[in-house]
Amino acid sequence: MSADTKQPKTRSRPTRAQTRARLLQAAGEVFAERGYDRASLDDVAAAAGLTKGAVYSSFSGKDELFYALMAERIDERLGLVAEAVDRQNTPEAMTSDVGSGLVRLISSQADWHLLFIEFWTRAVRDASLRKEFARHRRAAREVIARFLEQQATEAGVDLPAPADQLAVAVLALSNGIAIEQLADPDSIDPSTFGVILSLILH
Amino acid sequence: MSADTKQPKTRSRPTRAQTRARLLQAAGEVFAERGYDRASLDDVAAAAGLTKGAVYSSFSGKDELFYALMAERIDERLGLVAEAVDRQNTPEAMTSDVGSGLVRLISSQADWHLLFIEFWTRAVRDASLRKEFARHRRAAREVIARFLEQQATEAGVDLPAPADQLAVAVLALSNGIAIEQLADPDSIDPSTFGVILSLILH
DNA sequence: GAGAGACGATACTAAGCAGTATTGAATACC
DNA sequence: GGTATTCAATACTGCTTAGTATCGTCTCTC
Repeated sequence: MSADTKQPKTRSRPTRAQTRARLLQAAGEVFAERGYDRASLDDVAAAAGLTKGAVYSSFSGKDELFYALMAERIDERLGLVAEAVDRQNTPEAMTSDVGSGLVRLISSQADWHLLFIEFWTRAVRDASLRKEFARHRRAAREVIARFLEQQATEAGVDLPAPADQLAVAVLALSNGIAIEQLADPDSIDPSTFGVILSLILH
Repeated sequence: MSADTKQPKTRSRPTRAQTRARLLQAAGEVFAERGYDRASLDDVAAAAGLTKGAVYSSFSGKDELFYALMAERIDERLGLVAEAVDRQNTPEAMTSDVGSGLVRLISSQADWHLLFIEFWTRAVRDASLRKEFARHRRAAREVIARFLEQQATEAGVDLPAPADQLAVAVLALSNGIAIEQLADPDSIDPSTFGVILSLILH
């Protein structure tokens, strides 16, 4: 993946991958700001410093651009969670740390949640998209469920409910709190998520 | 409000209030099915058996129609919750009953959650709408928080966390579970909500 | 360095839709 | 009972925007 792509000394035109990446990033910003339906491809292209021609050269249309963006971001985030989980070895203090950490994550990544919810609304209304969405969700649940089981085993205690159910509750709480927080930042104390998590998990 | 509106023996035309109500109901269906941006006023009017002229005769435009719909539904729901809370006098079995009851409510009122989330996405992006939204949310939190406090006092126990925080968690969980459930019904066991609630509240 | 093909800019098309203007009919008022 | 007014249907306007067609230019291969 390194030596067989020849580089001319100086390129006056970006590579295909670069253009694609710029479009995806611009799409993330513009879709989050305006909402998918109200954002035009001209807007997205302009935000990337390009034109609609570039969009149709890299993607089959508006939908595919959005789906590609979401697929990328969802994978990224699942990776982040899996990583964080691997690193996490404090069995007790975990919950509140994770909780307040997530609260910070939520407010610093407001865009993500807007995009995610927008994607969800489309998935709910489109059977094949919903299937894809459910697949990702299942993967996320499993990462969390296994983590919980592992922590419980190490601590020598039983989980207060099936790991699956706890995992889905953690995900639900995360989205639910993001919703409240984005609507009214004052409604969520930074410790809330952690407090609730520790109630659920201990 | 009753005697001073004269009724002709037989009306060939519905009253203003009736057409308004039909439009609101149709808007609820069509917006939920297609999403706000993709639903046209012609669609809504047709679903009500009317035309766009009726819409503009009763509302100033598409936005006002949507906001009127949401204001109505939000009030309805707050009333329902307040009522349910007043009736509820079983201090222990409450949580699982309320939980599974809410799960049933969620799946039977999928439309409501789609509309609500759509309204939320608009509120997040519009300052004045967000303020309104936050006001409703605060009212809901207070109903729940007072209920929790009352239950705790009657049972002679302390709440495991400030009532405000517990209340916002209940709301968050409700939305979060609705999201998971609408995306993948299998992910949510009917008992999940109740189980988690009892973990949080005991 | 010449020909071929990839990329993306520009110009255009067609469709959808919010909102307006106008008209016809039902009801209220005198 | 006749006139004014309210209400909603119809017809129309203007604008936005996804998607397409075309054309110029950069880069890769030989």
